[in-house]
Order: sequence, then structure tokens, then C-alpha cells
Amino acid sequence: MEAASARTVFPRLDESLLSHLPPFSKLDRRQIRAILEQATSRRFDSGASIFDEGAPAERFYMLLDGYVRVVRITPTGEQVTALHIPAGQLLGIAKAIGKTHYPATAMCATESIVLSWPMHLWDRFVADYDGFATETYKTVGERLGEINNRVVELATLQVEQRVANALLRLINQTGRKVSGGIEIDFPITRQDLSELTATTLHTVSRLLSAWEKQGLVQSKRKRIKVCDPHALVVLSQA
Amino acid sequence: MEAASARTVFPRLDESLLSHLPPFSKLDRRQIRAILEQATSRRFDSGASIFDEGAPAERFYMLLDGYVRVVRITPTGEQVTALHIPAGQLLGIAKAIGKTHYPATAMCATESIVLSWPMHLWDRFVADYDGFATETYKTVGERLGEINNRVVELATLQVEQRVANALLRLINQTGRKVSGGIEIDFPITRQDLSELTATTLHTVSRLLSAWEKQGLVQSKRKRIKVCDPHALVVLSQA
DNA sequence: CCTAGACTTTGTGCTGCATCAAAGAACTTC
DNA sequence: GAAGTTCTTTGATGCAGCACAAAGTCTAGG
Repeated sequence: MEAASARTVFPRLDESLLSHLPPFSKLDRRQIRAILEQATSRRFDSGASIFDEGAPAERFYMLLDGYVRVVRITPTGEQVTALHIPAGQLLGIAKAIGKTHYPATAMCATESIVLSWPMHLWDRFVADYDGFATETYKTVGERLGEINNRVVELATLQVEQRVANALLRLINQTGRKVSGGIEIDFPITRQDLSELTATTLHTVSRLLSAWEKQGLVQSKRKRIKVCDPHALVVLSQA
Repeated sequence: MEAASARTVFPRLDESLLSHLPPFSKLDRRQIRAILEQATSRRFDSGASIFDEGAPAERFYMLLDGYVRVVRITPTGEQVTALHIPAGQLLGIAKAIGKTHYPATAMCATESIVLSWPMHLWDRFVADYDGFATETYKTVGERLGEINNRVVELATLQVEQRVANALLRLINQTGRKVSGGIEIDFPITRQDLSELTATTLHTVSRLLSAWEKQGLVQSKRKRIKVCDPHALVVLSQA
């Protein structure tokens, strides 16, 4: 399957890669230089997993480019998407929540570029780098909040509203303005959407077809463009 | 409503209250003494809220005795139970996840006793007390895992299985051995169970009635006793 | 002891969504 | 450009679980 290219340490990673990202934004060039020198850079193909649920958490990662889905697999083999991680965030930070093993699988939704560091550097990062701990805990808090919202959503909303919500969240996180609407900036199938909303791909397909007829969305294979976000908001709340 | 008795600082809180609890277990008597001297002790009636979703997070709490439900309220007024917190755990630790406001409401499922500290002491606790940070982050991790499991459960299991699972989790966390089974050690209504499993109280009532006929459980008003946990495990997986 | 309020049970119909099934469309590979 | 794979659409069917309704039962408080 050749999921990922070989690990390479680029001759010179530019400091600007990290300097504007929250966990590192308070650091000076020298510190960022030191962090980059300890990092390993790696590319993953779309569909490849960066780490797997249950595996020992040996490294932590920064997603430089791409888009990652955090999924859990049930005993019966179904996948449930817990979270989406956009570029610029840390992932695989098991250590931050007192875990020695990854609690879920990180799958690339697109081709992705990550930096990574061995987990034993975690404590040093926390101790040495101002703002690193604070910002990562903020990230943990946001993810907790997001998952929490998903529980509330699953518990109280109908399928149609959940799918509408999911689309809205996706265009907020990764929407790209294009002519006639906002497009989700990575390939996403009906199957993916159904795993995100706890329904079947059939139902998602029906909903999207109906919305397309009404002019709310447009979609080709793996591509969805939202033309009328406001109408979706209305749907998501009715 | 007179939700809670007046705040009181007990003349002498015993060190043994805290010394065996994970966040404090590495500390010596002198340190625990100092912590206790800064604490406020307070009793809450069953049904009272310790803090409310959206309120500024001014204090953090340790649940000494009782049982707390963490709930979120939807725009339409429904309640969804996100988490159950047993005695011996911290709660309201918004600061640990970079929040300035409580992300949910903490309701007492029974009469409860808590200690609390002003949030500005949080950073001092983290800095001064060995193991405090590590243990609280472990708690955060466990809660994240628990909520995550709820997402997976809601997404993949049928109502019957979810209710069976919820009962099993409850007797694991707070079961009390009684003659002929294990009883849930606090008053819980069908409504509560339905909020925990994202269904209606009617459905829960029917399920419990059916299970009672088969001898799996016994229940009176607000009391549920599980007689045959193994049968529930089977149900929860089928 | 009586009353009011909170909790629980049970019945009946209905509907939202899953499931089963099958074919069509788009992209990939050789 | 032919064959294979992956993704999408659409129809038909059935049932789990919700909504609505009404009555029964327990508890606390006067």
C-alpha cells in the first residue's frame, strides 16, 4: 500500500512554518529553530493513517497541511468520526490527557504533511516553551467541547438537522469561497458524511439530492458546495 | 428554593479527607493542611446545581460525597447528560482546559458535599503540588474517553443496548451490593435514564418493565436493582 | 388522613429512517 | 478504450421507537 513516503528531515525547515501557530506563537526564532531541528517531517497519502487507536503513543504531531479525520472503530467494524482536525493543530497529544496509548485513529482526509516529535520531548516542551501548555490545553478544551456538542446533537436532533449542521461546521472550518457558494476544501464522500452524522450513506444521498433540487447545495463526486448557507441554518434548527 | 446551606469553613477538616484522593495523594500532611485551609466546604441538596453552564468559572470543586450529573441544556430546553461524576473527583476544572466559563451544568443527583477553591489558586496548585496537574489531566482524559464512548454508542447502538449499557456503567460506578443483586446507589428516574441514553422515558419504562418480567432487574420508584448483570451484558452487545 | 404533585405504567397509532436491492455515473488503470 | 473500482442515486419495504393519551401509584406536606 505504500501509505507514506520515507521520513525525511528537510535541509532547512523555515521558522515561519510554526511561528504563527498558537502553541508556538510566543517563542523566539531561536526556540523555534531548536524545535524544528528535533522534528521529523513526513507526508501521508489521502486515506493513510497517521497513528492507530490503541497503539502506544510514541510521537506527537503537528498537522502542517491537509486535513485529518479522527475516527473510532466499533467492535462490529463500523467507523465513527469523532473529530476533524484542520491544518495548524497538534494531534496525537495523548500525553496531554495522561494517556500512554492513542485513544483513536487519525486518518488523512487529504494528502497531508505533518511534523512530529518523540513523545519523550513532550514534558520538555511543556516546561521550556512559554504558552505551549496553555495553548494545547485550550485545544483539548475545544475538542472536548466539540465532541460534547456532537453528543447533544446526536441525542436531540433529527437526521436532516444533523447533516445540515455537519455541512455548516465543515464549511466554517474549511470552506473555500468559490463562484456561487462555499466549497468544502477536501474530498468528502456521502459515506464520510454519514459516519459524521451517524446515519447511512443512502439517507445522506437522498438529502443532498433534495437540497440540490432546491438549490441549497451543489455536489459532484467527493465535492460539495454550499450555495445557501442560511437556508441550511434554518433547516438545522427547525 | 434554598438550594444549599450556607458556606461554612469547618473548624477542622481532617487531612484524611483528601490524602487518599489521586490529585493529592503525593502530598505530605503540611501541604494538605494548607490546601484544606484555603477550601470552602458546602452542602448541596439533591437536585441543586453546583455551577451552571455559561457562568464564569470562579471556583473549582472536589466532590467529597454524593453524586453529580453533568448536563447540557439544548436551545429547545431538553437536557442531555454528558457525564456522571462520583465522589472523590474534581469538577468545574474549566481552567484545566483553557476555559473561563463552565461548559456545562453540574447537578447533584443526591445530597452532596463539596470542597471548593477560588479559581485563581489553580495555577498555584498546578505549580506547587506534585502530581496535581498530572492527575487532573488524567481525569480530563478519562472524561474525554467517556464522552467519546457515548458518541460511538449513540451512533451505533440500538436503544435497548444503550439502556443496558447505561445501567451496567451505573452499577460499575456506583453499584451497592444488596440481597439479590446490585443496586444503583442514588435515586434515578426513568427520565434521568432517558436523558442518559437519548431516548424517551416511555421507552425506558417499557424496557425496564420487560426486564423486570424476565427477572433481570427489579425497580421501585427512583431505585433500580440489577439482578442479572450478565444477561444485560449479553443484551448490550447483541 | 387527605390532597397535590411527582413519578410510572401501559396502550395505540404513526413516521422517520434503516435495510435491502439494483443500476447508473465517474474516475483509474493498464 | 475497455475493464474494474469506487462513488452515487433511487425505489420499495418494514420496523423501532416516538408522540399522544390516560390512568395508576407513590410520597410529602399540611
